[in-house]
Amino acid sequence: MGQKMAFRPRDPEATKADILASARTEFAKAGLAGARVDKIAEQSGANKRMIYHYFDGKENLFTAVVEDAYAAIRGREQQLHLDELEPLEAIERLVRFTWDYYLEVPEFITLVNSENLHQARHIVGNKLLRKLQKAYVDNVAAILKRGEEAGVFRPGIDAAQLCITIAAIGFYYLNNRYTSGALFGFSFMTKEALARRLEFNLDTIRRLVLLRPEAA
Amino acid sequence: MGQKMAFRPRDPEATKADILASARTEFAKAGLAGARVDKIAEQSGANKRMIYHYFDGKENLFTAVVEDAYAAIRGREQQLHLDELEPLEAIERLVRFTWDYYLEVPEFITLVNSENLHQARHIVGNKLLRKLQKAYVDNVAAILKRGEEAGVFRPGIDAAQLCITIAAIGFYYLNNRYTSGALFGFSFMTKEALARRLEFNLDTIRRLVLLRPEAA
Amino acid sequence: MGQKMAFRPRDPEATKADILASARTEFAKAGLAGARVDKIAEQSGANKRMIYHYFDGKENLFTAVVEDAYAAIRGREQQLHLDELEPLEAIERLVRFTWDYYLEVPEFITLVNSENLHQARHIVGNKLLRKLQKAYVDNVAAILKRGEEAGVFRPGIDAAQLCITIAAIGFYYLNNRYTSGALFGFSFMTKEALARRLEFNLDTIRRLVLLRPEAA
Amino acid sequence: MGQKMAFRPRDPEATKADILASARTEFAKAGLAGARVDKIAEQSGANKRMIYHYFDGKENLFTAVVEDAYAAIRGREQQLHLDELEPLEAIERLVRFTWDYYLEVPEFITLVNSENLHQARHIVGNKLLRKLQKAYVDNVAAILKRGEEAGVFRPGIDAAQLCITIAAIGFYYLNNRYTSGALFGFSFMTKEALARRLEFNLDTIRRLVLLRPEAA
DNA sequence: AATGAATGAGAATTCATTCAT
DNA sequence: CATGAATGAATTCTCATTCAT
Repeated sequence: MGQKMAFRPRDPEATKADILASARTEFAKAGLAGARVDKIAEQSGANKRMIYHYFDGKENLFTAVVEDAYAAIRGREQQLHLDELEPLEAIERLVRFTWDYYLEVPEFITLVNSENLHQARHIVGNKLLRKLQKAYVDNVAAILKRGEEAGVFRPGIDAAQLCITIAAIGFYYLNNRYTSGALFGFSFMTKEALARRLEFNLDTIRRLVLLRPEAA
Repeated sequence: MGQKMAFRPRDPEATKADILASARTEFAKAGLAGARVDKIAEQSGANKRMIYHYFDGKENLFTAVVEDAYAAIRGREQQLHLDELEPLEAIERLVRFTWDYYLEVPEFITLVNSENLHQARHIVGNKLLRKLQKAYVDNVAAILKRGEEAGVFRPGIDAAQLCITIAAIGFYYLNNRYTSGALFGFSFMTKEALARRLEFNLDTIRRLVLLRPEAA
Repeated sequence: MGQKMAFRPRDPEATKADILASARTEFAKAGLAGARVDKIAEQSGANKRMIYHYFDGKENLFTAVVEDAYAAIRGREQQLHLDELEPLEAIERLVRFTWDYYLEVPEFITLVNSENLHQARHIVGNKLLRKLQKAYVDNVAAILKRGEEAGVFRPGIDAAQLCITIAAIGFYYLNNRYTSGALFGFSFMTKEALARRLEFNLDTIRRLVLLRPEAA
Repeated sequence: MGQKMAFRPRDPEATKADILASARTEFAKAGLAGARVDKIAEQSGANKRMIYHYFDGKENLFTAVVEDAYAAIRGREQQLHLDELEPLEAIERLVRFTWDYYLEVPEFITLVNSENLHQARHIVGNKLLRKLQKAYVDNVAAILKRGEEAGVFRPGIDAAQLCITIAAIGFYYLNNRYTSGALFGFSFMTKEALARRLEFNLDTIRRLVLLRPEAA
């Protein structure tokens, strides 16, 4: 006893998952170029060699991280059961979820930025992500249709554009919280500031979709 | 005699400007960590030593680039003379300008992202940028006030939040054009797609500010 | 039950032989430093651990391969029954055999080169190989003696030098077929080129040993 | 004074040459895979970074070394002025030169082996080497022609094959001196052994080319 | 002021070998 | 006997920065 734990458990899946989690954190913090393989290895509890064994290099590991990040958020969205809610409630729930998810998984935002810096080359042609995305947009389209048929939503709203806007108004605020904080001169991350922004965003989206926003 | 022309006798200001321009391109393309001092030097027409002479290293050069990028957009906004336009026209003009600027100077978006990845440490405490930003928000606040007093805008709209949203809906679309293109399955950058998005954004902002959007 | 078939229950000798064969190929292709233990394991059908079990590491495995390679060619030479042939026929047969063996077992040449790069440290002091070599040279010496006594060979030919020359004129041509091909500008390995070289070599050796070559 | 010399002289050509010389030694000693960039750098007096600056990596450095090695021997051969000698003298001189060169520049042999291990991929298509080689073979062909016309050489000797054989009988002996030493049981590198081999080789070539060897 | 050769620290990647099952 | 996950020590390569001219 007291002997140092020389090898980690021979559990490949756990090792892979640990590396992936550690990589997500590091890539989110530093970007693809700034991330250090050494750090990822160290913080994963595994060692550098395992990264090459399981992921075959930094670049591929980044691909796995980005893929995983997108799959995760799309998976969570599917669990919202938006189709069981009234149209307006469904849209509001989506706005709240999106906002909460960005707050809960802040890595997502910087990973998306990194991938865009690299012109999405790590996910271009990814069939799974394409499919998940389609399911998501179709969900929103269905809500819009229900709302329109119920006479509460404006007709002809483009589901894709709405999805983008819902993401945009949360994403931008949180992504740019550091520079905006410095420029605007107030903290973007206090409880009050966050609550104010969420309300503003809900309002923005309500006015965008409702036929008669003032009645709301 | 017969000696090769070793120096370029251009004026210091031009050399500095060339380096800055080259650095903007490179930092925008690759981020702070991914950018290469060698490349910046090469493409600036100057040489590496000059970067150290004028900017004292990569990190400081990045600071100069980011500072310059923010000053530039704020400067351009000031030239819009929004105070001379009707409130709704002024807001629409701002939405269009913001969109056009992102398209015209695409480096701006990735530079902002990079600076946020680094938690704005290069511009924190920058008085000039703070001042320029304040002038900008004050401008928008003045428009809102005029609109409210004219009975066309809703009362109580938060100018800062509006500024953020105007930026957000353009910024997000263009920033994420690569990943979104891959996920949604259509090109975000065709003339038509860009026009559609701008219209959607104008609509979003109009509905957000107008007291009676349906009348518009 | 339902347990996956994990082991291969083959006999130890077969496993050893498989590893040795795989190692011969890999060492011949890449040299000692360039060879990869992983590749040897993979292509042997066994696994890396077995290499350490049976051969105790890469270096020792190389030793086994080289030893085996020399033993193999010397063994084949013994089967030629040169003593049953007329002197000139015997020598010609040896020239042909040497040439054919290099063609049939091309690994032999690069293994010999590798071992020489390492200054023969894997076979220095090897009694078996020394003994086999002696038997070989003695065979040639006996042929020379018979030829001399029969009045067809020149007297005083050094058997060791002759052995070396017989090997040299085939070995060099085949060993350097790539560089020579590039430099001379013709392919060394076409059927015609090979036949031409063999004839030239036979001629060379005949002229070297015969008392009256022009009579041949 | 007494200050340590921090930087080497700013003489690019000297630096390049030093690296090349150091690389030649290391590649000759260990092959491409076994050679260590660190060692090359250290022994060159330059540093690792310079290798990448001037040669752009290990593989390219190897290419430069091999190219240089071939160019050097062909260059030396041109200086023999074989056309000014009697045919037999010319051929003998070439045999001696080849032998002496292998002894004087032992790196040549192992470099050639290494390049052949890699299937000549570093020199394939090299026009300069092809040209130098052609000049060399043409020289030998001219000697053969002169000898034939003078009635001292056999007619119809293939110049390329002769070149190969002249190289082979020296190359093989010296290349395999370690393994052959171990197998034959005598040292290949004593003064006497070397002299004996050279005589044997001269004899071999004389008998190969002369119309009436016994008269010689 | 301008140049570009030179450098050391560090980063990604590879590899033979050992350990737990 | 057999397996393949795990490891640490090298090894190749990169990069911002400094120095001599």
